[in-house]
Amino acid sequence: MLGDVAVAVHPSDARYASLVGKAVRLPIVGRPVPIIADEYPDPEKGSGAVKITPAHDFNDFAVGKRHNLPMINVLDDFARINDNAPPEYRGLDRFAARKKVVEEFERLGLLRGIEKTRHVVPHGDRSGVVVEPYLTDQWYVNAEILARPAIKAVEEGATVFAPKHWEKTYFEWMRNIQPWCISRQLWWGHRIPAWFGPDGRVFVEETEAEAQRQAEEHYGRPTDLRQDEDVLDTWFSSALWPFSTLGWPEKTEDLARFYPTHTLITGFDIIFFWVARMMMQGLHFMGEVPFKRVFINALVRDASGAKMSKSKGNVMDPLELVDDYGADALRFTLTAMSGAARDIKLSRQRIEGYRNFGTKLWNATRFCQMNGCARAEGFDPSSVKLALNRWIVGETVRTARAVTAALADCGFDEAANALYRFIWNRFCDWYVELSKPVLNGPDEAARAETQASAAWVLDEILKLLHPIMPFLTEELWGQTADFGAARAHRDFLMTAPWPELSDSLIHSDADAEIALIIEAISEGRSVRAELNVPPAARPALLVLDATPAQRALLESSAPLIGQLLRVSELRFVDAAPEGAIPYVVEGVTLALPVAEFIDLAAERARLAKEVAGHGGEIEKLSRKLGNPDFVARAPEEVVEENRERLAEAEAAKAKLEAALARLGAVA
RNA sequence: GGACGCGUAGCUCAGCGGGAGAGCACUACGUUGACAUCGUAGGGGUCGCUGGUUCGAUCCCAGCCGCGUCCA
Repeated sequence: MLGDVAVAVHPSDARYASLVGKAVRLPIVGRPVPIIADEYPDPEKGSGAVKITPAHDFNDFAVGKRHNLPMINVLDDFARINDNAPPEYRGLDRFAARKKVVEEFERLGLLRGIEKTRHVVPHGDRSGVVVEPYLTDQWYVNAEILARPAIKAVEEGATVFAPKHWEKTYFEWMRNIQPWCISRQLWWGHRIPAWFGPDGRVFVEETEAEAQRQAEEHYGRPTDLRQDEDVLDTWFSSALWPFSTLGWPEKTEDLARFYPTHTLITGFDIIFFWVARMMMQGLHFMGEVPFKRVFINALVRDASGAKMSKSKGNVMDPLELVDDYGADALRFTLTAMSGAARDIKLSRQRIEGYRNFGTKLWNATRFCQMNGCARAEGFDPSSVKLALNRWIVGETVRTARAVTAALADCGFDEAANALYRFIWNRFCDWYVELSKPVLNGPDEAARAETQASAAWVLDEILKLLHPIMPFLTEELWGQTADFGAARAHRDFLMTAPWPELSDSLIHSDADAEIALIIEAISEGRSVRAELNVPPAARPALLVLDATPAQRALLESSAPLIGQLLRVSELRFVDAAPEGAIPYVVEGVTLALPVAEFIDLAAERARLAKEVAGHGGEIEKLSRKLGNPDFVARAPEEVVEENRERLAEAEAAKAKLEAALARLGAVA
């Protein structure tokens, strides 16, 4: 009320049209104020006429600007009424003043009534106190001009965001940028480099000496200047970070060498505050982007998805987690969960799982040590002969490539997952298991090759995993330092060269051979489990139908399959005896003669289920291949792949149906 | 109000045009001298809904519903 300067009505409001242009007298203050027409008032609300206080309301300020109204500030820095108000109000706190205004209205007979309404008022986020907008002089940066090159730099790829979709957030803000208020009334910070002369004239210079010089020139004599007491917005100062830390404004060697920097790692919540400002200032002061890539990492939340905060008490203290699970487990968890999604829901269960992963690798290393898997002098991974070793060397190469590519691309989660799968599901589950018969077997050359291969793979694993689990890998590197031939790199693993392995180490024939062995064992186990064949039973494994190459492979892998599938021997036969349970993998028909152990009904159910499974796939594939449009328009290799799958499914189904029929006959 | 993002197994998430995946949880069984912080096997999903594009959609497009975050 005390700072009002106009009454506004909507231009279309017929009730007041005749009053526009006239003036009313402001009660208490006595000031005549104009009645103006503006789009801002809502004719539906209240009387449809609204008083305008440009100095204390954002909307009213805009109205005031449009109509060139005076802006009367009636508050001081402590939200007390100042000297612009009538004397009896001066010095009163805002709340007391409001009460007094109401009382005065009542006394004057102007109060029509008091209504309770709900409205939104801003509160200080620390004090909780209602914030009163009021007019002050502040320093602004014309951010729009600074934003232009910063937008262009990202559009043209001089700086890229990872994940890329954050560029949208950046553009959204930069293209709608507002003038940036850079002055703050705080104690700490860079002081604004503006000096005032006795007549209020301002001198903005880089240094006080320069300001003095300019003032002397202006006034014609040395003059006392007063520096503005405000400091720069924290983010204004922070935006200088990429180059001020390198010695700017001096032209230092560091600055020349390290600017522009490579990758900035930060959180999405400060893309606006920090990243955008660094871009603007970097381009302005240095003429080049401050960094070539911005990696935005996810925000850690609690297991239920809430942002961790001390006041909510849902903070998981990293030091406590480290105590419980180890730093590597926590680090691996955060890495594995740092995908393109914007937050990480951290749970103890997850960390526990990756702690177990570390333990697994520890035990696998122990296994290697116990089985003489020492590094061999001059070992060459391209020279290995056993399919098992050729296969694991190839898998190591593939993993190294995947991890290297993922890291280069900030795909840290992909790198972690690739390592997890390789180390646990390939190396531990299969390589170590398949190597046991060789390591305990009579063939000395095969054993030596396998020992050397395992040692080589383990060293590569330690190098690849080191960035994500530095402590565990460094420890294992140290523990195996003297085991066998000396390493080319004898120092800390941390300083070891990153693996660079040739694709020529990948052998698809070895891959296919090991795939057959793995499938034969897995499927065989499945048969045993589903039919409740006792674990101690050691039937033979019958091979009914295989190419000569498959036959040779199975023959040479007999000890290995025997141990892992717990069969007594491999026997190549032309026809399965009655009651033998068949299964088909990679086109090979195998059978387990376990009639004495099994429940015929269970076996029939198992076979029927398998047959139905194949039947479903056959139907789907036939329908697809029966569609002339598919055959005509889909890429040749896709059509071919579908044909092969159909043929395989049909063959497998026929074999299993035959077995089912035989079983029916037995019963 | 504007912008961005997310809805896939009980839970947490990956996949993002041609065969629905992982970890945890769950069920059963544990025998093999690395590992019970483990092993083997298994159950569990009209990939939010409705349309469109396509020979083909969990994947691309539009709309809707639900949820989240940032900015006003």
